[in-house]
Amino acid sequence: MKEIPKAYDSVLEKNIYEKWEKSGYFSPEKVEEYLNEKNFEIKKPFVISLPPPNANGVLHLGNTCGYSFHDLLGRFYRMRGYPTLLLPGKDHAGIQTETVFVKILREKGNEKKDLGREKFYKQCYEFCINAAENARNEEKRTGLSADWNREFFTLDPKLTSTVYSTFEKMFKEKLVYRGKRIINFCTNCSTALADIDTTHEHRRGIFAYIRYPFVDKKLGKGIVVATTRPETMLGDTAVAVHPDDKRYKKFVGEKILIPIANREIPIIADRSVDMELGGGAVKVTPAHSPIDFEIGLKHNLEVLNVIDEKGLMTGPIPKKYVGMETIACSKELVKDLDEMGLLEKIEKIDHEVVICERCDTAIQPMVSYQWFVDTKPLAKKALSILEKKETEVLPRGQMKSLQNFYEQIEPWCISRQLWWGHRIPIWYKGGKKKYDESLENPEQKVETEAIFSIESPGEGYEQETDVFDTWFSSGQWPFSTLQNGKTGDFEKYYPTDVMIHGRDILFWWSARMIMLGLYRTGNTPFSKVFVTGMILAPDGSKMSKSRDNTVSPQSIIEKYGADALRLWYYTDSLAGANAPLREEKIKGNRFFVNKIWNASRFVLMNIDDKSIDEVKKYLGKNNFEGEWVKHTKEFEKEIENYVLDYKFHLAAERIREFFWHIFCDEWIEKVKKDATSENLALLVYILKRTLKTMHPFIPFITESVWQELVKLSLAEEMLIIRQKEVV
RNA sequence: GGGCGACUAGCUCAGUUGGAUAGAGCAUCACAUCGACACUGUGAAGGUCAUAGGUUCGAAUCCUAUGUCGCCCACCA
Repeated sequence: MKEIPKAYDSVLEKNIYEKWEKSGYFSPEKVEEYLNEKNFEIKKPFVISLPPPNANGVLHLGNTCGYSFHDLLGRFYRMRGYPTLLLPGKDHAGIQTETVFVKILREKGNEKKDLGREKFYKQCYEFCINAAENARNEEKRTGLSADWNREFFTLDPKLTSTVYSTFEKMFKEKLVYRGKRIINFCTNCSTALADIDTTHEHRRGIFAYIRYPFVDKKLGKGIVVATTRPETMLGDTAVAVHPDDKRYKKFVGEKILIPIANREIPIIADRSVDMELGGGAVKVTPAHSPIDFEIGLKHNLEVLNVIDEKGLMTGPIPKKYVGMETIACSKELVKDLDEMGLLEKIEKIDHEVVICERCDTAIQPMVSYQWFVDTKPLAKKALSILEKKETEVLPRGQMKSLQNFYEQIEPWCISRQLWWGHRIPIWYKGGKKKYDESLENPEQKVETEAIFSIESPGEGYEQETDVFDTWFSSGQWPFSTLQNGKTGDFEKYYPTDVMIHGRDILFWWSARMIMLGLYRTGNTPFSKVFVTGMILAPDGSKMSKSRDNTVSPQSIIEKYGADALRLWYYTDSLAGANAPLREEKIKGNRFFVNKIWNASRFVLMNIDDKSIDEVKKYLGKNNFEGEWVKHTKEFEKEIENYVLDYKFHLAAERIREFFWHIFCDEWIEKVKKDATSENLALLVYILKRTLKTMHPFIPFITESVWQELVKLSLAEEMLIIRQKEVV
């Protein structure tokens, strides 16, 4: 057996993967066929919809972390007689991909708008399909035993038809509507964003105290309002004070003048005003502040848009300021006010700013017409599913977070002003503008309507230009893929068993999948959500391109092998805890993988040409017993229970302990002193059982060793399909 | 402001329903030196389980406060 190399080389992993792929066992039908042939019981299918990574680039450590768990479960069930389907895909990732692709175009000297919508879409589609190839290879490199014949791209026309029919149903049932609300607008990405697509950040800012004079000079010098965004004063339509505020009570109902803009606005009373803050009076700009928008609704205030979608000043304001950027305008106003003696003071403050999730640009709150999903009734049903435990979230703390999210859910803005995505299938009679105007003035009878249609409904209709929020389509992933795949897939494989992803997308994704899954199929899309921890940079900070601290899964796999990386995930990536990358640990895991290789090598090297027949004879009898066998079977049971309990970290720890410190350090050492054919056969027997137990966790090394056994006719088939019942 | 979670060895974390001397990996130290594996073996050191109370025969584990640190949600002008 001298030809067995001394160290396990993880480069071999590629060959092993090819072997699996060729076998066809990634397909549940093929597994069924096998079970049939061998007369094994065929259990109910085990199914996971794999989270589709962005098609536009490379995988990150978070993607491969999830796959390690998906694949572990998939292999575990496949080896136990469950036809197993891990359904892969790629996500079009709306804003992100559009941004990436626009940049690529620009590098080639092309502009998005010059290409035009259709060409842009087509080229971006091609770009994604090509990039997906890359991502797919990386997925394979982690050992993911997915059924590649069923892979879907989220913009595949088949999936689009499902997304459209969901929208149609919602449209008919009035669960989606076109509404005028204050939304988050990212001036850099040029699109509206849902609340959840934004994040908060501490930034330095100013707090300016500005005096608004009374219209009736007899009342006094006026009221001082404080603001972090002076430029919005041009869009003020009221000044609000607290109704119990003794200082201002008497002015409620009076008129006040916005300086510079020279507009008269009312003084109103509202309980939401904080008497302590900034002098107790607040300027109200319904068009550009969410809280002011609410106040505006309550008091029936006018909404005056003074900032446009590029972040420039606009509207009925003094000409001087039109077209200025907001910050420049703010500075100019402050200067002008100071000259007029109306600027009381400016404080420098540190405050929370809402920024775009994707590009960190400060969000411009804006009032505009968008498409919204009325999420409340959907969330209510989702909540009851959680209460009935039809879907369980692990760990429990995440379950509470999800409940909390559903309880406080707000309407979901699903329209995005992009080209890359599913174009919203709505046509406006007489044009979009006319339709929105009709919403503005419902009392006026105007000949217009918005109708659902995929194709043009005829003359005089204008097509909606917006696309859906990416999550509106990925929220339908578990059923859209199964409804549009092979005939019968949906009936056979839906609902799926478990959803596994990182903590960061629980609300974006699982929350939406549960709501939309229930809405379209009546069933929760999965009975369990397993939330993994977040992979962080070694120093505990987030990995991000801007910080230049990203580590690619590929670089880790090249260095240590996929098995070593997987083992690390099982122990360190537990939800609740973050997982700063620890290369030393992954390295330690590689040592373990090598240990398995060498232990096996030792056993095989001791079986020479003379003894091999005897060993086979003992194996054939298959009547091993004693302490070691008993212990091995207990170990198998333990691992099985840990997996069923989702205690992967305990399983991984136990595997190492058993194989290294019991099998190697004790048992092999003993056999060394008494290497009879019978004892060697016993070791082979235990090794085979143990390889099977370990396979779902570390598929490559275990299959590699198994194939060495096959070469000597000490084992058969492939470990990937080898059933639990047979050794 | 609301929610969730964490605090255990130098570091990253385990520790199931409360039960004997609190564990692992990595790092450290000593010894062994190529005989499956130096990607090794044997052994050692290392902890008032954040703090203070309480429940209990018994608490890292349950309860109550306190502190520190994360994360998420939220309209503080």
